[in-house]
Amino acid sequence: MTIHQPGKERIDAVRGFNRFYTRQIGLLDEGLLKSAFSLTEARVLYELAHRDGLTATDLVRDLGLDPGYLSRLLKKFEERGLVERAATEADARRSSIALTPAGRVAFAPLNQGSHDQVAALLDRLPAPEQDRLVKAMQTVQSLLGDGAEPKIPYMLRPLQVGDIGWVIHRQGLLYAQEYGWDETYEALVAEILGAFVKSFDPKWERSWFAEREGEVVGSVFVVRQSDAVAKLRLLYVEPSARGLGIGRRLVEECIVFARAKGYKRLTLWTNDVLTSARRIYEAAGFKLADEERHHAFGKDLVGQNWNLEL
Amino acid sequence: MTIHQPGKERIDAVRGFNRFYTRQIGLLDEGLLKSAFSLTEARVLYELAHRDGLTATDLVRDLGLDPGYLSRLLKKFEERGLVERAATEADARRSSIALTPAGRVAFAPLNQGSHDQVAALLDRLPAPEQDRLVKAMQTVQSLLGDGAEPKIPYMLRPLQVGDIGWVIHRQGLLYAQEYGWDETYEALVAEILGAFVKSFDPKWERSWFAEREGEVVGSVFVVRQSDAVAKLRLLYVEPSARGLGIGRRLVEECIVFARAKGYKRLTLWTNDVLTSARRIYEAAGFKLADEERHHAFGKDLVGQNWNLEL
DNA sequence: ACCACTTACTTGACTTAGTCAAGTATATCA
DNA sequence: TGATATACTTGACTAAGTCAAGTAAGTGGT
Repeated sequence: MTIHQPGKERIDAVRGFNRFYTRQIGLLDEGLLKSAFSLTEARVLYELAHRDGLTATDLVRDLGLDPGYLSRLLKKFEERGLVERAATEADARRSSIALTPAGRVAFAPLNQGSHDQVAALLDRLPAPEQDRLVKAMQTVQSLLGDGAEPKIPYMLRPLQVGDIGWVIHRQGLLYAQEYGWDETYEALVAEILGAFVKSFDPKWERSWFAEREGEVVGSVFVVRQSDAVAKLRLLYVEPSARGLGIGRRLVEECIVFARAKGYKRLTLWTNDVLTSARRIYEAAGFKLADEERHHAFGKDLVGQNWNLEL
Repeated sequence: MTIHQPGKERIDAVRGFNRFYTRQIGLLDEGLLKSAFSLTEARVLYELAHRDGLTATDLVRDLGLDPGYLSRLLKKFEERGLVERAATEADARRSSIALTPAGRVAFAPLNQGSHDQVAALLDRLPAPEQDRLVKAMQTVQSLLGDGAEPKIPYMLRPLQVGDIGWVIHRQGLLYAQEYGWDETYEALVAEILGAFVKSFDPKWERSWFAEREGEVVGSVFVVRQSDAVAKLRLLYVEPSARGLGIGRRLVEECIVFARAKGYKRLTLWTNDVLTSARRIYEAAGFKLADEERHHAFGKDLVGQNWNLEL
């Protein structure tokens, strides 16, 4: 009995999905039945066709096969002239396995069949649903895949259509969940961002969006308050993307931008409950100017103004 | 060669996921190796434990098994006293299969093992990621599952935190994709909705959100323009949820609400390119009052005012 | 009421796919 | 240099699944 038990509904949902996908894979594999290869053989051929310098051990590990079984399977392939084994220089026990031209020829229809089958599956769905499917699959894969960190942990990019709605949505939900704020906070964010875009002055203002694996995971805005003063607004980082330094990086960008534009001061307003944001501001050199109690978003809060002289 | 070819990247992504999940299921099944049952036996037991009045044919269909294989498998179970078969009254060829108490006892550790395994898998992820995983799996399942329509096609509910951001996000993206509108439309929606919530008067104003399988797929707002005139704003329905009558239903609710509150007229502003919305308004009895060319959202448009005398 | 056809299994005869244990050659580490 | 680990290989199995043919019971049309 662990202390932190994942909810039963979640477990049941995952088990249900496993049953469902077991069947799904079974259906797809029926297409292989007529071919000369078993599912496992096809998986091996696929790996060989797509990766170079594989050894038997690699295949055993990546496909979860029995070494003895694989050994025989490869021997059969070799006898049929589908694969070749070349001794590796470094280690005489291993040999690197590769498809021969004949092997590629044998694999081609298999590959095509699988491709067509999936194409037919997708074809039943309209394009936006296809995208949803692919996206959901990638989510599952990246969550269950053993933490293969993406090459680029995140990237910053300018505003695109859909971004501000997303930021409003996520901030609204997040602060409701974490601090119990009501929907008036979300409305405030909507007003601020609506006005930001409407009166946007690219010479004096800017926004940054942190994207990770195609999803927005953080953002920040700089707006002009006067000739001398710029205001940093709505810094936010997704809980799932915290710890990557995204928040600090976003604030950093704002400071660099404000300096470059010749502002004398960067100011911001926040609430004392947002402690992790506060730490970022302090680390960046902001000083607390003043604070005052106020009632907003359904809570009693302490609002704070922070300034950074540039 | 079909005319509508799903993109190659999508196909490859799905195939990649299939390979990934084949392995994933393989890993989970290793847990069964020590038990007295094979994967297929476990699947059969699971179905028997969770559904009543199953026949052999049901199992063959739902699990994709060979009838001969299943027949023998059930015979073995029966000999071991794990299942019982009862002749069905209607059809003497079939018999309905059920686990005996002994069968339940035999299934319990199997079930527990699978449960624990999944729990361990989930335990590695923080709770919000678990939710993302489950949600993504449900998306995959509902998209690939053969269109088992949800019991309730959709339901209407009032505004919740996160809704307005979501509507802004989706409308911004949608009209950008479909009509090429730029981000100023999204900003306009944000301003409208920010102001709506801020100055919300529950006595005179209301909003409705259509939810389908836990996702917002449509919305509409009624705001007070004067004592006598209410304005319908921002009607929208997700492309994936069109054809269910959600748009018509939302407009209907607005009309009923406006009448009940004693407004004399319901008015709305739209653009002529939004043809499906227009059809809904016409069907509901709205009359085109006037229209005028204007330039907005990066396009030349024809704005229209529609009225419904209540 | 009857015949052709379908459905719901069952049985027999197989193959294949996969497992397990033991063995050999090479590499690594102390 | 010897003990241990790794990268296969081989032998000996068995479980798992397939395919075809058969039987009994239902269905549909005339």
